[in-house]
Amino acid sequence: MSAILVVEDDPRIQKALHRQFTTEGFTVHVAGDGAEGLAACKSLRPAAVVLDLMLPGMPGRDVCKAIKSWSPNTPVVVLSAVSEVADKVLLLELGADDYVTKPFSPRELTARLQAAIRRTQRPASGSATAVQVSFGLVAADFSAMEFSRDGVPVALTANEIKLLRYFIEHADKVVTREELLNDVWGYTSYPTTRTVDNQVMKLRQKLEADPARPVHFRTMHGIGYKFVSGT
Amino acid sequence: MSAILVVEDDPRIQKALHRQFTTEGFTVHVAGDGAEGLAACKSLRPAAVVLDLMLPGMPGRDVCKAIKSWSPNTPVVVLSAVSEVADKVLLLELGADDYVTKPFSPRELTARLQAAIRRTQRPASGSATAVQVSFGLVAADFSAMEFSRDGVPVALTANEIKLLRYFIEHADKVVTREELLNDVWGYTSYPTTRTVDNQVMKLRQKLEADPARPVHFRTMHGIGYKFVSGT
DNA sequence: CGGCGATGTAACGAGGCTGTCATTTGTTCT
DNA sequence: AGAACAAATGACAGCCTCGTTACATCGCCG
Repeated sequence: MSAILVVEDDPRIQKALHRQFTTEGFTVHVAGDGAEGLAACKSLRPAAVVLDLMLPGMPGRDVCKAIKSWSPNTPVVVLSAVSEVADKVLLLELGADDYVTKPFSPRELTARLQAAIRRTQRPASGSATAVQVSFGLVAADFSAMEFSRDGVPVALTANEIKLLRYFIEHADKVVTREELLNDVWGYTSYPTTRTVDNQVMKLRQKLEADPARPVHFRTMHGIGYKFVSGT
Repeated sequence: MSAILVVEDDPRIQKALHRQFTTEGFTVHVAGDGAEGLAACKSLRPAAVVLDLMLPGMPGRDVCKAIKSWSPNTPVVVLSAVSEVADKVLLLELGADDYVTKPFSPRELTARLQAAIRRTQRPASGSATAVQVSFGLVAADFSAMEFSRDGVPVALTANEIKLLRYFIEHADKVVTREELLNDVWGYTSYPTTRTVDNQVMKLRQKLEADPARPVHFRTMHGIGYKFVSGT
């Protein structure tokens, strides 16, 4: 099972996180400060790192940079107080994969951690989303964020792109609206299932040859949706 | 159906949560204080607990700890005012699975609750059904929700799929109509046993080579049905 | 062999689910 | 601050599904 490295100085949080992740099935290692964390990261090769920004000695941001420079593929989730992340850009500069502000729910931290692990493990396991995909008359380039149907350029919004990517990553498998809400919309916003229908409709109208008779974005009545790339 | 225990002293919130969860299909029990909540938790064995941190008498945090020490697998979602969880440590020490700050949206609470239930129940109940199954001329793929008989694709409805899955999970064993109604249809709806006959007939017509002479979905006269995968 | 209960089958209607549009809300850019 | 776009919500119609009912058939038992 995956190993998690927790870099945190507060013993109470250490204990709490240890219990939390252990019950989730992870192997947990704890480091009390930045130097110890770096050493543990190099020796343990954890599947992910949970890093508190407030650490004695070395600043958490330097720890994060060091980890990322040494093994860029190890996902790092940062714990921080609200005031510390007034600027989200800072975190991106650090190279952190995600961050959670206090107070946070255990579920949210675990979810973001697992999402981060999933993201970084995907390219390794080979099921990586190709940068360029084509199905039917549609050509998609997730690098340039350019999409076209039958050669005609189509503009997609951010949500539509995320939804399309999720569909492509789960091609030929049925996904429920709840799964879409959790994985595409995220666990912090809770729209209605109607919203999902609307976004799917938008994708159909923009990408399907005949939006009224969808070929790629199929409805599974009473279950959810399924994306099929077709021939 | 799942039962939810609400530990909350404010009658207005009691009423609101009761209505909210009832419409979501849960059975709701309400406790007014911590002691009552603990007792109800032990006797009712709810699928999840919604716990207010501000309670008369016993502090909510102690109630949470008690619940978690008594049955660690019961998910607990904490309701709290913002100021009460200024320190993230408290929440983690409590062992709560998630938290929602007041004022909260009913949808968000429900979503987090269901997520918590799903997460704790998944490993327990075990998705023992293989993703792909074949028997006789039939091939079933429960991931893509695609089914075929003799190579010809067959469209199954949501209920038919659930029924088929239940049959496969209980292969070579006799199941009564009452068992099917309880496990496939659930405790919230009370159809006639003839409904079961109809759905079984649908499965036979769609999957059996000769629906009039069923091989896989056999009738056990006066008892129920039995699914045999055949050779 | 005949009666009776249980089961197979088909048709109908209510209810739920989904597609779609219109409106409101939120966000970003100027 | 205002405009423009995206996203979310609500409303409504159409369709599909499921549950019920009625009738035909089958199987058990005397």
